[in-house]
Amino acid sequence: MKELPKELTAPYNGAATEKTIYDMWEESGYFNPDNLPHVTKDPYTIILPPPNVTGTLHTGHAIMLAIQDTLIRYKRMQGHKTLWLPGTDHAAIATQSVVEKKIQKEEGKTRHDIGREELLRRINEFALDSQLIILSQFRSMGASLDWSRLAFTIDDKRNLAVKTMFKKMYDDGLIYRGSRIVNWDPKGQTTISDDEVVYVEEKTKFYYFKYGPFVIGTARPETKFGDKYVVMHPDDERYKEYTHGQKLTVEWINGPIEATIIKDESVDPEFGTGVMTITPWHSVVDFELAEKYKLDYEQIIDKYGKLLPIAEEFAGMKIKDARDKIVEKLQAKGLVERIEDYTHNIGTAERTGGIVEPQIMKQWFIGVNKEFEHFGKTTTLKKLMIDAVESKNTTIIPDRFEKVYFHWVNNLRDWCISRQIWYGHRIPVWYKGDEMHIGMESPAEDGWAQDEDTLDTWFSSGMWTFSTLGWPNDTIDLKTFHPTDVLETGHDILFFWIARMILFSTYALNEVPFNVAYLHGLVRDKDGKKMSKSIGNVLDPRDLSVKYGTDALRMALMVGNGAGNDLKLGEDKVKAYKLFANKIWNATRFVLERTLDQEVAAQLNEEDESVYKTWREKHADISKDIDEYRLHLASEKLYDYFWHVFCDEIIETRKVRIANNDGKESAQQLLTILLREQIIAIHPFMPFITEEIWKYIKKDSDTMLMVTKW
RNA sequence: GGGCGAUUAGCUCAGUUGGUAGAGCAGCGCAUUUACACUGCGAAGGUCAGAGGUUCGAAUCCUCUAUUGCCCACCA
Repeated sequence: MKELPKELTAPYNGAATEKTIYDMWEESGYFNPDNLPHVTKDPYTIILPPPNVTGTLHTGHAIMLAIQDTLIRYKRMQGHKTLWLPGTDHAAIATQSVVEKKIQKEEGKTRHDIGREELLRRINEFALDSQLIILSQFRSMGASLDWSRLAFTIDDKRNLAVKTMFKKMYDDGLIYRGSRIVNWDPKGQTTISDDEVVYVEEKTKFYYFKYGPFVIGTARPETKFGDKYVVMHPDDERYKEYTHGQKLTVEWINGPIEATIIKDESVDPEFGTGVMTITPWHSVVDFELAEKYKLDYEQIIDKYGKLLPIAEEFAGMKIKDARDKIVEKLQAKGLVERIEDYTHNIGTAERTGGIVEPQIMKQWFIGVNKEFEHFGKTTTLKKLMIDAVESKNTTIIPDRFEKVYFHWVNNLRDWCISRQIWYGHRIPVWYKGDEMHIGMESPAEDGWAQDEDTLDTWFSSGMWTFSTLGWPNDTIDLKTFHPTDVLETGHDILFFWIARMILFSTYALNEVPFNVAYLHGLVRDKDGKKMSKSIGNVLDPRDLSVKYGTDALRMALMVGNGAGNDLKLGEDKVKAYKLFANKIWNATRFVLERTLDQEVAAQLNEEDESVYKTWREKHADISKDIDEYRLHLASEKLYDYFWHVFCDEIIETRKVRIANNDGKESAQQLLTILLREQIIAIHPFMPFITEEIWKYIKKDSDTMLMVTKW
């Protein structure tokens, strides 16, 4: 008679076994789809959303890894040629500012003191070191990523892809350089895209000034120096005596100016006095009006947020300081009608917190409404983005986000892609006098200078599904694994990233980047608050995983976490799944103990056969849940069946039969099969403990659990 | 201003196509030479936010209201 393995008599200790098991998986080579034994089904691909190199593992990453690893392990066990490709993101502005701050603190120098080349060298060094930390943390979550294909958004291969894309889009007339209004961040000294602007509420004053016969309202007196257009609604009865294009002289801040009347429907007669003056250089709405009527533009505020010479006595002053002084002057001239309290939203830069100042600047743009020839059809990038989702070639889960997506795409304006920071893919354009060269490298002759700017970080991340697979080269990986199956990420980057990936992939490859975009909810603390360092309610997944085991943490993140809904996570929940791990361990020991004398596989009797059938039905149900991305249900059902059906009912009743020798062989066989099949089924969710148990229950002919047939 | 969610037991949430309301945690009672006190069994706890409608039948579908959260736009 066999004996119970010694290891099983001790309680399960996750922290002690996880590292050994992960090493065993990694050494097996099975993370790489090219090494998988018994591939019987189609390729299955997930490209990991690349974390910022500067980051450390947080609960958001932990959720993403848990969900994706579960899907990947499930498909791998089913016999798919399964690829999960890892990488990291250079996160241009974020990374550069981390390193700049470090240099400032340690050496008291700015980026201009040490120069472009040296700064980039230091950032690279920092990025490579930092990347190792987060990657090792990803391993500790049990992530079965193919490390042999590791990519970085700014390595040489990705740089080739970026340059190739830029040139291709330029040649198609989709990328252009132009003077347009952009979001300028005076603090970060760079442009940012519309999506990087976050609005915060500000309490301020709203001023009513006399402007000739009119009273105009403004919250920004400091921009008003050059205002020579006064706009009102064409149907506004109060101003019917004035006609479009009429000119009149008005007394203004620095003396009289000639004002022109513009009648336009965009003016809301209900707001303020129904009359406004416009500043096209520093307002998006005003800029659009100026474009429409071909008006003059004049810059009032410089890159540093200071007033220009047009402000005369106020020139050189900062906006904040100038505002009150300007109002004083107007007051002295008797031009202030009244001042009210006012609450409105102001745009700030997501990364630096600087107050965004719209400016007209010469920048590079991607034209989303420009028609071009695309695989034999005339289309626009916007249409491609709509079609991909409308045709269901890409499905967004949960589907309510599809509406949000359409709304966003329909209102999309040209995307400003140039950034005035140093860390990033440098724009592949060279200038010599009036000549311009777009290509992979500088022309051979002397005198060509490359564009100083870099590309928006989302330009390179937008190409992530195929740049990681070797594009623009015609690689086997690209043919095999693209379009990818699932893109799994938080719903907070639907626009930033998902939309851009659809844009680039449909444009360059004429295929969607992924068949399914699965959006998980964001993690909140047990009271529903956002986790943040300043509130001090952050749960560190690394602590939880050491304390309760990675399997427990993964289950806690999975159960009850339906697509698109935020997940509240408290430590108790993780603890509950540690108990589950313990339950699995004990049940295994017990089943092994009671089946030590089992020689051969016995036939199940009628009663046991029907119990087994219920399990098979449950199993099919769970498979369907996973196939349809209801991982929160699948995980809960596995938990419930194992604990409350298998342990509480089946084991309890069969142990009596085994003791009494009443249908003993059938009972033993039932326990053996159910344990085995459940360990297999639970593996994608709790990979460590199941792989460990597998060592003691597997047959001699079995391979390791991660490649055992589901 | 526009859009999208959420509201179910004390707490956290499930509830896949409409068919007698579920779990975990907490609390209560009972059991114990026990695979597991990191256990088991049991009881208790809910007019499924409110009102109206569709239906043989509604937590589920429709309309309105309330509370709450998020996203988008941004108005000088």
